Amino acid sequence: MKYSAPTIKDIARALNLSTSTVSRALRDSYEINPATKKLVLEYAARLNYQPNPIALSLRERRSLSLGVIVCEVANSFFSQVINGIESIAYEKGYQVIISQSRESSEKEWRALQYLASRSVDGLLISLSTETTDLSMIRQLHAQGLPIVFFDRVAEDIPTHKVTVDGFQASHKAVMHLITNGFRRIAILANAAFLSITKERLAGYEKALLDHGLPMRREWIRYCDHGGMYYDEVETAIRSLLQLRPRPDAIFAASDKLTTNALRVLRLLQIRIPQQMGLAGFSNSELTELLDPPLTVIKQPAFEMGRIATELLLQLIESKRPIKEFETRKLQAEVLVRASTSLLKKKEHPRGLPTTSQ
Amino acid sequence: MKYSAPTIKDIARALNLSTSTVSRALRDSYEINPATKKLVLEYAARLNYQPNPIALSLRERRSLSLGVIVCEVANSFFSQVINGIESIAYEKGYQVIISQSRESSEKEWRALQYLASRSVDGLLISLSTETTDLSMIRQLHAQGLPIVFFDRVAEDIPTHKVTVDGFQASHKAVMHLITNGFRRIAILANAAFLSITKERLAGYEKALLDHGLPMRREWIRYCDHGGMYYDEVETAIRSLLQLRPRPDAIFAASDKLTTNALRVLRLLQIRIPQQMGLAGFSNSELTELLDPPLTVIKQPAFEMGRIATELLLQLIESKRPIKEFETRKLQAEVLVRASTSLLKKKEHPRGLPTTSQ
DNA sequence: TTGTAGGCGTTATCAT
DNA sequence: ATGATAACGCCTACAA
Repeated sequence: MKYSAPTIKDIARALNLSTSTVSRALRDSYEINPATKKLVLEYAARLNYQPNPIALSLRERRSLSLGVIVCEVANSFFSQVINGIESIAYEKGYQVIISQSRESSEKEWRALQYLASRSVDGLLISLSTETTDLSMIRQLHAQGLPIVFFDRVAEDIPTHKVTVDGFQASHKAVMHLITNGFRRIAILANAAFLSITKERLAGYEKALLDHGLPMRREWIRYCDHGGMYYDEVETAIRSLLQLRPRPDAIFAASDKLTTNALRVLRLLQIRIPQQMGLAGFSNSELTELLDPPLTVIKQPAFEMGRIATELLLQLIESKRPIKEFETRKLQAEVLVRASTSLLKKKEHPRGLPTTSQ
Repeated sequence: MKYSAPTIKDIARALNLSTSTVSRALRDSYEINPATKKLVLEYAARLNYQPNPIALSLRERRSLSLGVIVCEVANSFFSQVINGIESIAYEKGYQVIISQSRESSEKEWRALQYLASRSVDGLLISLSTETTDLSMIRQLHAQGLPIVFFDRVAEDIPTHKVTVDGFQASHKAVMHLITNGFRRIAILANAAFLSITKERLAGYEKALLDHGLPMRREWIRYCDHGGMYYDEVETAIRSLLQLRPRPDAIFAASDKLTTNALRVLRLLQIRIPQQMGLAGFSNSELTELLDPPLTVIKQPAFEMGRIATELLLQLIESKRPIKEFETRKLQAEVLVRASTSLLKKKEHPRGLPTTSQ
């Protein structure tokens, strides 16, 4: 059955006024008779009248809402970014509309389709791993829809971008692995063409190079869904375990890869870190409570959301077209824990493991 | 700067046609000359014309979108529910708009405000712990906005509800604790007035009763934010530890309470399960990888999302007002792991712990 | 086969 | 101080 909220027209009819008078009264216009105003306001309150945001959007050509597209909200990194986004949006009176692509370019496409055409005033997006065809985004951007990329950016679309310095972060983490005695370090990477994959891979390679360690092609495994499916991680790790010499550590280059790598290693009863060191990107709150506590790269996700949103609002609210775009690179931190500590201890202590850095 | 998508008017002007002809051509009406139709379609394609969903909504008085309000997306239970919701919505061509209340009735209110007034066709909501004033929801419901409650329901609003049988689940979990040798079982509960809190508490009490165990008021601790803030959990647990006799197990009655309880116990260096057993609700994928692996009640979250959405669409698409409402109660499963096993073992095995039922 | 007009809810502009 | 009208983008009943 149809739901129908009260409108200005209803009020006007009931009070025997014109819609314009009602409208002005509701907006507290100075040119309305105080008595009329009072009448209207009271009646509106009784009806719990709310202006219809759809009609407003149609008229004002804006919706005071921002679209966000991420692959999954069930991912600590993204949910923290979203909290950052909402914190700014909330301050500025914008509603945030979240859509998931679930790493499918088809779903991403549908979400874009829906959010575009002015149903949102701007867009924050981290690309799905599957996305190779940027034509739709490119077109929306060309039509003037303000877009800010974060995390997984489209390098050649000229707009603001917010990323984490994946090169530095990976470099630091892999250096840590090496100085802790690991020598044959494999990397589990996201889809190959993603900007973040390239960066993180480069940081990994640089660290090996810095220490004069060999770099082997077969130590690099790509997971095209970024570890969203357990199976792709298991396959990758099983194949790494076949290698001779066998890698002695795994560096996982994104959130789900890291936790799923732990799951696989536990399932295969591989002792961490004795038989295999493990470190990787993760923003999960639980990594220090895992067995073993995981050495992770933690990205400033909340901050990233805030900055991206500030840049987006700047784009939206600017009077003139903006031609100069920034690419902000944030620094991640490495939290060192037991999963990369080769010191011989039968058991890691039962209390909360110290996290350095 | 302003973004402006092409409209029917643009096409009409360019092709020297009326807007109605263009409109009909686009909708492939039989009464349009094939030649004209072709012309219009081609031009529209070139412009990447998309009908303005706002204008459509205004006209059709529906938006093909569903609103979802949860306290937090960064909560495995809710993110799984959302995936269930989206799976159905996607099939039926509805967009899902997610908003977070972050356990604040003020934010919940704003989200409701925004989503209502016909910007969504229906609403799926799990109440924030803070919400005591239901007047706004009640009014929207009275005005005819289709609403389905899930998880945290408003008992006295007559509409469909989907919940988990918290009584059974708690009862089963606490029975498990008792048969495993725990005797002084404390409970960490969500805000006291929530329906789910009452149910879960009742299941806990029944289990104690069944075994003739004492039930003590001081073994019940409420956390008004459902464990969203670490501090409230720490305070609660510290106070439990003061008690004499001290509880020998903690049963945590919701997601964040469970993982934060683990965090607190680890910080305080309390050995689990030797010094304190721990079990609780959690839908996190990581609980079996924690140290120790956690005994949890896992709710059928995805299923819950699917069912709630089916019921909502039924409400939305029904021609006549619906007077009969269902309350679906789903069963949760208990996954038994090391955190409640008092068998003396120096160390739980390093492989993946077996999980039964 | 195509065009005109009216309406969805709102507000700005121009009367009165 | 209040009202009539037009416009935002779309669709459709009715007219031509």
